[in-house]
Amino acid sequence: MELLTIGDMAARSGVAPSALRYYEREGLIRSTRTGGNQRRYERHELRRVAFIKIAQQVGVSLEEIRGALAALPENRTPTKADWARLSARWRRKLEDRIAVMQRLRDELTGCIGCGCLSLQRCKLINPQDQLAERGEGPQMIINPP
Amino acid sequence: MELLTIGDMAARSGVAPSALRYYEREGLIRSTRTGGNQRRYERHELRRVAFIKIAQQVGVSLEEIRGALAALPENRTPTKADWARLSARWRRKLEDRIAVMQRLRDELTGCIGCGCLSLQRCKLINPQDQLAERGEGPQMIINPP
DNA sequence: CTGCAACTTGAAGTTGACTTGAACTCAAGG
DNA sequence: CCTTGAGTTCAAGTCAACTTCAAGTTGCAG
Repeated sequence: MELLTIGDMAARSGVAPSALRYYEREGLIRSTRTGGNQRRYERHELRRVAFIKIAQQVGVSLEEIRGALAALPENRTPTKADWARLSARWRRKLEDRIAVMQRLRDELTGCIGCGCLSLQRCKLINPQDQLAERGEGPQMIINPP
Repeated sequence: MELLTIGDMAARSGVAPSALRYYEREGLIRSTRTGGNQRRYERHELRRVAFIKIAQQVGVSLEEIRGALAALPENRTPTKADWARLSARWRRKLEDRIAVMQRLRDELTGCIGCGCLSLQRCKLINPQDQLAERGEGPQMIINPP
């Protein structure tokens, strides 16, 4: 089997055909067509789909994912090095997100002691002790200093 | 200021009035009404909103959040102990999610070496080395053994 | 008492990420 | 050659989580 049908892709990736068509419309994956206008996928498109799934688990939008995938070469099959570069960048994002959640956990642990979760007093929500009028949500957790 | 108007709540929580009304419709927060049918919030409703915001950052749906908040007493102002119980449960959720992402990161780190991200071979995607026909996505990362 | 910002409701619109349906065509085994 | 499961398109539907709009009401400062 040289090229994969959309059904093959769906079976192997666990992503529905309709979603694969959607990804293609959105420019996240690509396919060639048979004489009869059916999609055929190169095997390496499975890696793109894999990457999309991983990124989505981390809570990244398709738009951002498209941006990341744009770093891959258009005209040739991506090499290991291409993927490695992408993965490294991705790893950093993941670690940032992990750090955010760890901070969240640590603050929440502190708040179990005080039982507060107060928007005014609790570091978790208003870490800089801003006035209520200034604070617009838990800035420190989203954008740490 | 005894009770808060919806505008006060919005200013202090960073959540738009329309969202607060929405939360109320969805049963996540509650308010009393003035003679003229305007909402008035008890101060402790701010904590509920705080909790909602935190939970959303972790990627939890309002439906699930409503479930969690349902553990708080209906008929009285929640005590520190009430909130502490909720926070403790929440902390566990958070830690689970952190663990998922750490696993994701570690696997991805491994995959930088091999540059694969292959749906068939890579542990990240198909950790049990299931046949392509059986695997429906990265089960091990979502539901670890 | 007046004026005006802040509030009310219900309905409809928005965005992201898809899914579903209708109507049709293709590919491949018997 | 014929059937049938798999594929095609385009339009419309769905779901969550809101926002926006229109049309009307309230609360408080002056």
